[in-house]
Amino acid sequence: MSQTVDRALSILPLLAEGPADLGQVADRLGVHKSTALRLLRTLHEHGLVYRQSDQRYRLGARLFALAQEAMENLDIREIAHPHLTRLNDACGHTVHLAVYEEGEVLYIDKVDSRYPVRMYSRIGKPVAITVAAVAKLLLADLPEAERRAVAEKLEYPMYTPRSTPNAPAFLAELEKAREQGWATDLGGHEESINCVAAPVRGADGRVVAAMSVSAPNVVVSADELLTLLPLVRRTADAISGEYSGRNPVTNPGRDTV
Amino acid sequence: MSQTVDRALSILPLLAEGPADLGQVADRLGVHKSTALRLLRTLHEHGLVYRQSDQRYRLGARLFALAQEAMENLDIREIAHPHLTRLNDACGHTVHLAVYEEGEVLYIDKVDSRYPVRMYSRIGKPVAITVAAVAKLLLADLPEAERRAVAEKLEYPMYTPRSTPNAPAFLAELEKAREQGWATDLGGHEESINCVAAPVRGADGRVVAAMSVSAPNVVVSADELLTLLPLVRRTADAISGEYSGRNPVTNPGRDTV
DNA sequence: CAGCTACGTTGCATGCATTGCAACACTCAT
DNA sequence: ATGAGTGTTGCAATGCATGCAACGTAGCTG
Repeated sequence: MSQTVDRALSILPLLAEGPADLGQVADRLGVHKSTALRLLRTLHEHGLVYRQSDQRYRLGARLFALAQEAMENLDIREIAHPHLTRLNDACGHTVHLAVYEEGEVLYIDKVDSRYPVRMYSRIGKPVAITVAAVAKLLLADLPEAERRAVAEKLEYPMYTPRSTPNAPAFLAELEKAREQGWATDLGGHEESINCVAAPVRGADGRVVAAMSVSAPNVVVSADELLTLLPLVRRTADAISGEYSGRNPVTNPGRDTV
Repeated sequence: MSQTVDRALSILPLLAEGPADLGQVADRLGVHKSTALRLLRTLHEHGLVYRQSDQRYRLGARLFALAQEAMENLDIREIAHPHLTRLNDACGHTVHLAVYEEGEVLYIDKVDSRYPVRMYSRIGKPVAITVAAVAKLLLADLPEAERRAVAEKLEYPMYTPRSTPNAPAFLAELEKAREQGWATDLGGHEESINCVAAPVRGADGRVVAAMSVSAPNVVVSADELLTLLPLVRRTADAISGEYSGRNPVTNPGRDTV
């Protein structure tokens, strides 16, 4: 691995904590100021860091543009999107699509509820991994060893009394999700919000993404939400089919986007 | 500037276009495969690139997390947010907050409309810079030279017949925005959507952000939307006051390193 | 105002870290 | 099997990143 690049990249998470001046960056990197300066300059040229008016550095706009572009190029996202909107049309609730990647789960698409309710989730935002229904499905599919390793390393914040409290409980949740092929989050993240989720699988049967429908208690009860499960699973299966190329776009020229 | 870092960072926009394998990356960088490999490995260790199952590389999840974190640490965003939600409570329409940074304008906050309407905008997504009301305000405040330079370099896509067609027209728009201290977008981006925007200023009077209210014709006419202008300006001024204020709300637990 | 400190910046010599090469390991078609 | 296409590793040479020291500047403080 490259030392120079390694140092340069270490600056990014450092700046993510908040703006910092040259001295602070140099100190935390353990290098001479002049070295830090040149690294920062290079990052700046690529738009990854920005120098604000008080001369301190913070992360730059290009970072957002990159993340945005990358997300829109995910093929699973492209394939899934029309299915998600169709599901939203059918039930009216918020629909999410999420993927797992090296210890993190993040939303890569979202279709907003037609009801006037706000949900605190955002595309690109890391998911509350210990409680979210989609996270359970994604982690449940990992090989035993990795699954346990991840579960051990996680923290288990008690967002609500119904949040998953610790690693054993979480692993049990995963086991259940794996057996039944779907998962729920009943008020584990936000007291009044329930979710039901289903996995999207690739050609080899491995879970490549997960999707969920979320709705607050005030609109539908948890039981009512569960009646949507068959529909959610059908949608997920349709995406799986298309993604794994088995059902190459069955609707002739109807839903090209 | 550092050659190694420069090369490594050049990989990111390259991968933003889509996944690529080692050979492609090496070619486009103009370096030996082994060199590209080591750069990619370093990027991988930092989570910026991800190696998908077919061994090709694409941008990694950490990028999203970084962008997200950076956005949430913008102090202007933190200060503005409660004002934005209050404005949304008052009028019910979609509220945006945007900043300018080295040639790009991007949304850094959004409060969704209470009406069942979907708008195609997303936090972190670059703004349609030639037509958006917030973009006009942000660019209008640049020094003459830079303003013209930027205007010349832009492309002017005709999203609708009312889109800004070219640089001179755009510069005229900016001039107008600067004089009147507010701006509009009347169907310039999407046929049926109108926006009205006002600037947020720092202590030195320079524009640091801009906010807007957007609503589709089907809900309120352009004229009706304009009646909200005083409210929008008052909100923007309130944010300006707090942002440039001598006693900004004390940040708990923030110590200088 | 002088003098101080703290910070960002630049030129330069040293030597380490990066580079390209060539050989190896592997997968997949033919 | 055999070959062409990948990704990967050890190694030697030197290009390049590094730390140093000196300079420039801004902001305090006496």
